[in-house]
Amino acid sequence: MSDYIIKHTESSVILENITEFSLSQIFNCGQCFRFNPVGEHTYGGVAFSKYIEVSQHENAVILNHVTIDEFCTLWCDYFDLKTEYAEIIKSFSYDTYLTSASEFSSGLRILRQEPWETLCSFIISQNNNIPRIKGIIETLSKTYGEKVYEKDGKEYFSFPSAKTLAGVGEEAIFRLRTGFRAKYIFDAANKVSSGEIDLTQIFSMNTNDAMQYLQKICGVGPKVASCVLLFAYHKYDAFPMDVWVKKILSAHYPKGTTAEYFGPFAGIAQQCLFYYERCSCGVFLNTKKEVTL
DNA sequence: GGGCAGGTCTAAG
DNA sequence: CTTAGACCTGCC
Repeated sequence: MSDYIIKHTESSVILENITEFSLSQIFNCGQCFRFNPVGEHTYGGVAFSKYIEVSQHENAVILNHVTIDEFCTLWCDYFDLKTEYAEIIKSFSYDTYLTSASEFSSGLRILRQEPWETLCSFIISQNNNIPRIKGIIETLSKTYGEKVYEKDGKEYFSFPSAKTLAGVGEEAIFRLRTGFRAKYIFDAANKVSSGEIDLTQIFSMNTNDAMQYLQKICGVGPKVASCVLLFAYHKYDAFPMDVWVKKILSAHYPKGTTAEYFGPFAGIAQQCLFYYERCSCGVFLNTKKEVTL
């Protein structure tokens, strides 16, 4: 992995000989709600207020609308390209079920997403389904974000800042069909924009302290907090305990198995187990798009 | 049409 | 400390 080849033009970066990288796994494992298929083997979306398109053909990945400088300072980390996933997967060999899951999910990478957007997204995710989660995030961005790109009449928007959402008020957030989550989003926006919660500080906190800290926000419990820590801060030991993982644990592991059992990369193990389980249930095969692939 | 969705809050024991 | 219910909404 470390010896992939980087080439570039003025506005695109090409990565050759890349391994442990699958766009469909990365964007369909449920960590990210902002990228959608825009063509054959291509996903487009907005992150860090920039629109990019990413295509993959076997071991070659092309990032469009990306300069080599932006790749080095942002997208390389966004796609977690400095981490040796092959080594991590190898470290799971003590567990046969996890080995199967991680080999099946070997193209999965934990994206390094924006803390504020990730926090909001997973507040929205509670007691909700993926199509609606995506819809709400899209509406929030369209209504209160800024237009960052336009193509074929389709407009793309950044995710609104905490300050913006605090400013528009709970009622306005509720009107976007966010339901009972409106007051949670508003509380998060207030605490973050006022500095009561400093999202930057979390980078230097340990996972336990960060879990407690994030849960000061109304509507943030252990599941949402651990998703934020894993998907925005790369705290790989954060272990989101959702209904699927509970199901997996009760079906394949002894009673009382905890996150600690999975070690320092428990979060990555969780994603592999989650993806493996959901694929075997056919959850990701339900859309017409996926069936044709 | 009713149940359900990648949780969390609140009110009770 | 643990455990039910309720919760907005939209899509299967």
